[in-house]
Amino acid sequence: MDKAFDPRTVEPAWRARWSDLGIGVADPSSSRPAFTIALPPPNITDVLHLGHAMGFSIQDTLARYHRMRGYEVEWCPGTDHAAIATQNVVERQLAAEGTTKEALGRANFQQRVDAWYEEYGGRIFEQMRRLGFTCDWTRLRFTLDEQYVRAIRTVFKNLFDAQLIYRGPRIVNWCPRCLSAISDEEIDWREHTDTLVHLRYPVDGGDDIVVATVRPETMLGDSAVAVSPGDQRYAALAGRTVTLPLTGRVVPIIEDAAVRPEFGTGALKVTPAHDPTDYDIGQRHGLPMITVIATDGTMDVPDLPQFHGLSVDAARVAVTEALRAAGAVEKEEPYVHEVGHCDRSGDVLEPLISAQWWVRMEELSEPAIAAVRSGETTFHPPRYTDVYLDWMHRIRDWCISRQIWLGHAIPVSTCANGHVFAWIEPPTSCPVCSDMTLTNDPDVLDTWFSSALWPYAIFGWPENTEDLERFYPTDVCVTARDIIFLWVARMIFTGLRFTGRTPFRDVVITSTVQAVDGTRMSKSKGNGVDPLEMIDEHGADAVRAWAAAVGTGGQDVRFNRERIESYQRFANKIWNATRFLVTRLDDGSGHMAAPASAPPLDDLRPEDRWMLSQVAETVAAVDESLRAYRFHEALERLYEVTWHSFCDVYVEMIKGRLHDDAPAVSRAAAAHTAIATLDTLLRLLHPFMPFITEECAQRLPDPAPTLQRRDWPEAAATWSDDVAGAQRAAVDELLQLVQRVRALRDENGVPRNQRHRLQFSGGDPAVAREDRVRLLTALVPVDILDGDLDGGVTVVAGDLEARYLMDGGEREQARARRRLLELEAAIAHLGTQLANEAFVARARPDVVAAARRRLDEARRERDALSAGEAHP
RNA sequence: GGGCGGGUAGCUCAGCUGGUCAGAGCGUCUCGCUUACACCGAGAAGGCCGCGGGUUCGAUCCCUGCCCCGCCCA
Repeated sequence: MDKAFDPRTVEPAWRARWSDLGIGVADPSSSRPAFTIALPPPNITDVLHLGHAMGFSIQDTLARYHRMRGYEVEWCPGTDHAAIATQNVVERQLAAEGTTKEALGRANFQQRVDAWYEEYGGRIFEQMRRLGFTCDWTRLRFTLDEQYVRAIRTVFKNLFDAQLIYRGPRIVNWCPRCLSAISDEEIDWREHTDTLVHLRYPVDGGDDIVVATVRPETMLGDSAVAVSPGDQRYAALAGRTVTLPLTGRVVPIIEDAAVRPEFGTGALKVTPAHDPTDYDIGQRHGLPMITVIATDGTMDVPDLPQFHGLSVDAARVAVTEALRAAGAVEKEEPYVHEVGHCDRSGDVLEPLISAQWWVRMEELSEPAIAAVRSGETTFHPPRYTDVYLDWMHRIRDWCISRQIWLGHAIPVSTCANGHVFAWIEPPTSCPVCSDMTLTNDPDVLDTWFSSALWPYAIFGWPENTEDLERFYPTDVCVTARDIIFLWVARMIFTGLRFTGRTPFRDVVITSTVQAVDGTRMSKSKGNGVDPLEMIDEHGADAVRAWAAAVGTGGQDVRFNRERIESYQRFANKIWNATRFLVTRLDDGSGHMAAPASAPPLDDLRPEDRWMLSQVAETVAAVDESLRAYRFHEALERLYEVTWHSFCDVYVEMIKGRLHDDAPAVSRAAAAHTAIATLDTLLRLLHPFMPFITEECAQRLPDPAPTLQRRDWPEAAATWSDDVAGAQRAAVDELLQLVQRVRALRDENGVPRNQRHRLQFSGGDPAVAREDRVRLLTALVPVDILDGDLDGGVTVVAGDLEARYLMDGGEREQARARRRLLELEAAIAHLGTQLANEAFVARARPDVVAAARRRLDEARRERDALSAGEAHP
């Protein structure tokens, strides 16, 4: 084995082997229980970013873990056609060529889109392979697949026929660049500094009323002025009318609870056709909807030619100027507020009235609320439950139509006789009157409408396929919190309606990765981090371990490379521990030779029991953490026990026993223990760091072709029996002594090559004196002297008392005095606590007992140290 | 405006059903190339656990008010 682990030489071979062995391919006919994850379909135009790397790493960790636990794992990958995003990138390409999609025509445009999919589709999957992901590539899905389209139409027709889908004019967020409606969830809110203009409107019959607005151009479409009910300032005006400047329109002054009396002047101009709040007010009061802005974002006011055709921005200036000239502008002040932008094109959205297709949500949301309330689907971390429920309770009808070219056509046609019907297969005649002159709806579906069916449509629904039967519902949905509404919620309610089951048992929300400066990573800011670069530089295992370490908890995390580096070092550590054991136990073929048979328990030395006891504990702890999706907890534990307990302590302790000329019984016991420990740790680590663990496991005796074919570890009962427990405690006591002696030595600058002498007495009886001597000398270079304690510096650990004999003697004494001060402080503190009757009476008995014990120990150590001082 | 999350060692974070809980990694300092590993080992320094009240025998952990930061919703 090379001196250092080199991911670049190791990773490709393992990727090939997993693929050759068909590790990711699920067999529906197997008798194993199923474990299913539907990969959140990445946008096909995308490349791998850190968020993907994190979420997908966690999914692969779950997949590998469950395979080892004996599940038939189906982790189904696929992509989303991302209609708006794809249309935008292709349109940008066309713009660069000096043309437009309109010039090209629909057919040619579609060709360009197909070419784009061909060229860039699946790029992200190639990148995913670099991380060693074991998705089931044989079941790769795409939302434009024929079968998938059928599922979408089936859902649409069902909802349409049940009158849960309807078409109607409502106010929507309109993108004047995309020329499409945009959902509430796709708005990018940005802070703007605008001008709040106060407008004075004359009230008929004398008086006037002042309204405040940041959008004065919309006053051309005002159809009322509203005040808060009971607002004393305006009580006398309510019910009267106002004559608007510029248009001369006469509109009423109404009262509506939506008006915030403390905002602006407390009087609100109402433009129902161009503001969502005003729209609601207009609905309540039966106000006319006066459209003054066209879908392209220009003013649509033919009666006022001076404004007609102006852009909204230009109109804002012109209208304000005209109002000023008319003496209607009371005052203007700067105003900071949030303005909605299209998150694809970046343009400012125009709320306007438009006929769209809607999904009626009330009936659908009820079971979706119940499913989460009852725990049928559980969020991790649990606080996202409330985020989901809040949104579900306040849910509004879902706008599912988009006025773009790309995507699934709305499967609705109208015949010459006006019959409107939904279909699954494109119709040739009207099902009502058999008329054959059909008009198809020109709109396409919101991409999220298709994603909402993902967990069951990928398995062939609405056909009752073997896969669907076997792998649905899925077990876990691992995703980012910003699509809880866009995606997770919608999968839940469609899943419940169309399959009768909630589509997943658990939802794991991953962290959001921020740039090093704590802001959002974005291409435009150039503060993004390329996961492939991280893989190249630190290895796929390091990137994956980083993802597991920071990815759960649902909290934001700042990217920091040091964290990835630490796992790169960890991989190297594992590599070298393996390398060491191979060189000492080589069977002649580069593998470790195992003892012919497992040694009898009595042959194991205290350090062996100490190590195995910790391994047993780790198996249980890792399992518990993983079941609760606490990946960071599992990984930290493995890191700690592997690096510190196994490498730093255990391997150091047994080096002498592994020599060729060491006693055979002892050597076999050490070899057995070291191999069992390494083998177990490698299997536990494998779901997190598959490459390094596979590579090292190949050096174990009689290796399997892949750890994916090994069982998940279980601890032997003997690893944690009473003897093991007692010996572990005794060895821990010894390690405490070692630590103190080392500190003494280093603080006094004792050279490594200068051996010192140590006397000791006492110590936990679970370990024999000869073992204690052996372990002490293995860990710290000292000669153990027999005989009574005499002279030197006193060191105490539990029942162990030692004298460290060294030259000099000044600083040692200083250290002992410092320790004495600490002890005195502890004794004083514990003494007061125990003297407090309230504490003794009310604290839990075990807490009081622990305090007594610590007081005893502190006193004993103090006494020993004080006595030791008398023997310089 | 409402809601959620966060403010713990120089940095990035863990810990929080209240009682060795004051921790890890990186960084810093001091030693050490002891034949697994310098992508290493040993040791050390460093923190009124955001601030003020309250509950309690006892609070980083619970309640409350306030101050910052991020996100979501309106």
